[in-house]
Amino acid sequence: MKTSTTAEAILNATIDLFRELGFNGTSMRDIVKASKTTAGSVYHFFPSGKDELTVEVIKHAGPMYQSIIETLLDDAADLTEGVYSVYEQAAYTLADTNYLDPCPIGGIAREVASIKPELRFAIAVVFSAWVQATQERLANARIEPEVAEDIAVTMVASIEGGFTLARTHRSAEPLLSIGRSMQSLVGSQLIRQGC
Amino acid sequence: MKTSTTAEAILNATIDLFRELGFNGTSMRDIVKASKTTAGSVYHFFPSGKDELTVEVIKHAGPMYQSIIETLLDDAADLTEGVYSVYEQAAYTLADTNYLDPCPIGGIAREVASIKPELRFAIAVVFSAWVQATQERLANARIEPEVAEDIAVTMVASIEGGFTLARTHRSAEPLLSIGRSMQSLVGSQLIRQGC
DNA sequence: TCTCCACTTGAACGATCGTTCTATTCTCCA
DNA sequence: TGGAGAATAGAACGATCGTTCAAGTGGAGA
Repeated sequence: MKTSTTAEAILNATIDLFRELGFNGTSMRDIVKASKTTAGSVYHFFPSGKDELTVEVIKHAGPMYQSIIETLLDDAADLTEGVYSVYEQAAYTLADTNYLDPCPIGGIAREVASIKPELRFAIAVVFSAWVQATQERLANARIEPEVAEDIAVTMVASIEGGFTLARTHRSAEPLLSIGRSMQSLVGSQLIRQGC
Repeated sequence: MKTSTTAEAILNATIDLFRELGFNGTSMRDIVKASKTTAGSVYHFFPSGKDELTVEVIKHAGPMYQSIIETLLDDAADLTEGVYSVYEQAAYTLADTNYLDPCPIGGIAREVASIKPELRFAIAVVFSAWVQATQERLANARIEPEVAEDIAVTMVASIEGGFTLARTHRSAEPLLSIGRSMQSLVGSQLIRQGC
């Protein structure tokens, strides 16, 4: 499967713009300009227009962030350190990009959840996959499955909400605060299990 | 201080529309129509236009949600039940409104943080007040101040992120999951303090 | 060499955006 | 009762929105 360089440029430019300006705040002309293509090319590769392009953005960015989370959790010395490192990594990335949102998906979710079902469905798939990947790793560390799922949902939500706070304050501190809390929460469940 | 009924109608209509469609997804014509006024009246009460109106929305909605959180935390039998009740209340409100976002502020924050500093500042004030109100109540229950602040930040972030998940899945479950996790986290800190 | 089609180009379409404007009506105190 | 300012009304402005379209370009197979 050969993927066009032009289509990739459009996709990547759109991701960057959505992170900064959101779905409704990004125009097709912005995308054309940032990807250094033309309107015709964008509609050649994404014939149904902005919504189709956005679905592809979600399908492209979702697994990308998931693999980052998985790697951080799997490579850490222990699970609680892995949990903290997720927030730490998010905080560093945010600060490095002048508080550009590292993840465009949560923003799209809030903007279009009410009126664009096909985008909402695509995002639901991504969120579910993130939760499941996290839940599996918590359960593998012998946290009860139901508790692990609650914590996994809490992690995904607090990452998304943490971006909102960190961007608003232009500070990495909120994400690090959340990282400490979540590390403590996971730690307390591991101890409970150990008794 | 007498507040015009028209200005209040505009404000309330704008809050409702922002909750459903976000900042960029809501047009001034939508606001005119929903508030049953005219463009002239909107610009009479908010001469600087949409941005000024949005600042007033933030200043109006922020304390409203804060007082709900404060009441729920203060009226509960104990702190951990109060923490859970915050998420429970959010979940019920969300479900009752057909998964209309209970809070428009987080959405605005993500949409405009990069390009509208005065809106970002107004939201930062609101978020800080929420965190402080929550942190005080955790600290009053003898949780260490630094830990209390981490947890307070985590609560605000997970509420905002929880709305995103719940709206996307059209389900109250994510908020209840997060409520259980946060109740457990606060409980574990109270026990630690008790030893 | 010719043909064909994926791909590119950018002007143009109608709709809608935030905002402004002039005109009119209401309200309330001198 | 009359006058002034607050409030309402809605048409209109230029800009920009997502999208469409006709015209071209370029390279690979016959």
